[in-house]
Amino acid sequence: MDPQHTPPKRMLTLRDVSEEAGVSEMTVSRVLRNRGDVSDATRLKVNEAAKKLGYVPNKIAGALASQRVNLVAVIIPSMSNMVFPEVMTSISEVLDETPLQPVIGVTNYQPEKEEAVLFEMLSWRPSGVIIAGLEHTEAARAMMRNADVPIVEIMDLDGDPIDAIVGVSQRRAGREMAEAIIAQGYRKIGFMGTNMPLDHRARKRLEGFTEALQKAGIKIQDQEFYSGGSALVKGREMTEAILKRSPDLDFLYYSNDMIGAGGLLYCLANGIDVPGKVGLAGFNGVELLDGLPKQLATMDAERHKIGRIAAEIIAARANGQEVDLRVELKPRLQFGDTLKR
Amino acid sequence: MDPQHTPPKRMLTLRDVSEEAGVSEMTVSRVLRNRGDVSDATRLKVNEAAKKLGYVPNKIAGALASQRVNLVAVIIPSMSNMVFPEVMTSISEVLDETPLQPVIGVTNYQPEKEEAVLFEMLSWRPSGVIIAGLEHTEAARAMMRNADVPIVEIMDLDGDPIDAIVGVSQRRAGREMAEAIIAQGYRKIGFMGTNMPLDHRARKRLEGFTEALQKAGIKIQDQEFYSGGSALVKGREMTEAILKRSPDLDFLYYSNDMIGAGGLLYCLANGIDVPGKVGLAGFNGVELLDGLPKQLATMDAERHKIGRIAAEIIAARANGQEVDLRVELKPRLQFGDTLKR
DNA sequence: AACAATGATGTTAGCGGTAACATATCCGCA
DNA sequence: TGCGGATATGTTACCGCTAACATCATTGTT
Repeated sequence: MDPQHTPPKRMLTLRDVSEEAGVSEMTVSRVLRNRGDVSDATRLKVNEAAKKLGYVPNKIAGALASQRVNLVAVIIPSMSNMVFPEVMTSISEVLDETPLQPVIGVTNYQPEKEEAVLFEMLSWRPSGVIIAGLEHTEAARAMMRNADVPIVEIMDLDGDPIDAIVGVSQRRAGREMAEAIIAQGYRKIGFMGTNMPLDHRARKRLEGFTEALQKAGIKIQDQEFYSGGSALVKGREMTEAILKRSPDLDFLYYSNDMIGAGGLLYCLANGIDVPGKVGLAGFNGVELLDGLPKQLATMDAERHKIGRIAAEIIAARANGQEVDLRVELKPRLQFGDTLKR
Repeated sequence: MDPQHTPPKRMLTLRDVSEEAGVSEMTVSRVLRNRGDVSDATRLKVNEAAKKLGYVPNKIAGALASQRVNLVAVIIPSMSNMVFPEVMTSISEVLDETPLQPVIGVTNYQPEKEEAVLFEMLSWRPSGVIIAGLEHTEAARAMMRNADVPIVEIMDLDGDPIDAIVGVSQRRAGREMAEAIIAQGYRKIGFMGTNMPLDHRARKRLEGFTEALQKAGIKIQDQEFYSGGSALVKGREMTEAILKRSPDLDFLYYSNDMIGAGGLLYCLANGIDVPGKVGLAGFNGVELLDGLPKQLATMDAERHKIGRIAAEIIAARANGQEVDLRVELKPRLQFGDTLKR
């Protein structure tokens, strides 16, 4: 019997179970959801019947009737950047303790894709939305405002939230890094990052960074941008290129830890004194870094806390509780071994 | 106006749009789904009305009425191991070209959790299921058999599939690695891996590996297991431990590339000649490796191909097309710089 | 001019559950 | 013995949409 040809067997319904158990559909529904009073005897009968038939409830019908959906839409730009799977992991951990369930949508950093994904998700009437960033199309913002469910914008903090917001001020992160670098006496600073204009968080970090340098009368001396490919390799290559071109640089700021790690490996392999000759710093606190020969200076993006708190906000609101609508996390600079102090 | 107190405004329905546009609900439904004949004039009217009101269709009701759901359940053990986000990325890429949408569930390698997640997902009546591995609880297998939707089990190939299967024979991967190692003259072999008994793929690789060694009359001389923590760090630590304990080892086989990379970094930092004194090999082909000073010998897990093909199978079947129910991918050993040849 | 074929729209009856209300059934206690 | 109040179960009316069929113009054909 070829499974590809199996005639579409009718799915089991409450009615099937109710007939098998000899009770009404409503009673079956009650048993299966643990709602209302049902005698132990019928409960048992029903559970047996359901198991025997292999009944799987139809949440679609249930959701339509009850006007309740236990899904939480989580919208992230990418799965390739470990930051987002890590946020997801924390969200899952929290929601696992509740009846809620995350549903992930990926936007590839494209606003139109984000709008489409959001529309798709909202059309399933989720109990909440967790979405990365504060920059959305006007239509997307309108949808979220009208959706009448809790919305939590995460990661970033610089901008106007629609509803709740949990994150790190990216500008501030950039600024603090710049201040620390200046304080340690570095003056000839190079920057490396992606050339993704739509990665607003990276952009804001750079803005904060530049701004703080400016206040000290310093400006970035040289920079390199990349797109695609292995970040570690790119970091290595860009570092080589920038140091060849501007050998007098005494500090390299990377927009993320992965390219920073590549740069670090390059320096180590080429006997460049870090942090004596050049200092290095990245952003994120990826777990990977712990395994490197030297600890890269970085600043945690707090993604686990962010995921956890965002999920808690949704869960609390789903229970009608009130919560803080703005949670600012303030990661501390970790000097590691690549930034003098 | 506190958004937490907004009275639950009634959601817009087709009826609202139909009244706004002055046509029947059915016509609105037709326009919004691009089905059936509708005159350009009404089409325009309806679209304008929908946009003006900010109407978001209710897929729950739609799905219930049409008995069609454009969701594909994807069930993976973890988001922390980059392998799975990468598979997800490929799946998304393929499904983006179709009306289908992936929905992710995470099991944390726990069979009971997998069963629960599967139940939850099937209760939304998805158009297909993509699930990692071949080992499931009996109840989970029964659910999938009864679900009457295409099921694709991915990653692994050693076992009985429920329906379709796409993957790499993990036993064979382990065996081929062992054969290559033996062929290059290595004899005193150490192994490092997780002690997760439920990571069946790692287990099978080790089985294949051991078996091939046995055929050559060799057995693993020493081994180390870890759990939790940064894989890179663990790889470093385990390598140090195993080499101190068994200094005569001439080859180290790691159950994944991340710990392998840690081991490689340890060897490099300690001036251990690789692959002269000891050879190293891992498994997976994580992108990260490209950035290391030396290329670790490895074998690609083909996760991008796997994701792509699995998604294509679901998409094809959703269109009633028939497809291969068994796709075996045969990754080739990449010698890199850590395995003599 | 009569009529089939076609195109454009409307009407009706569910899809499979659940909320809300109605109806037994049983018990203790005055 | 009868009655109020739990406790246990059933009945009814939707939830918001779409399949299937019905209706009504419009057009070309002979």
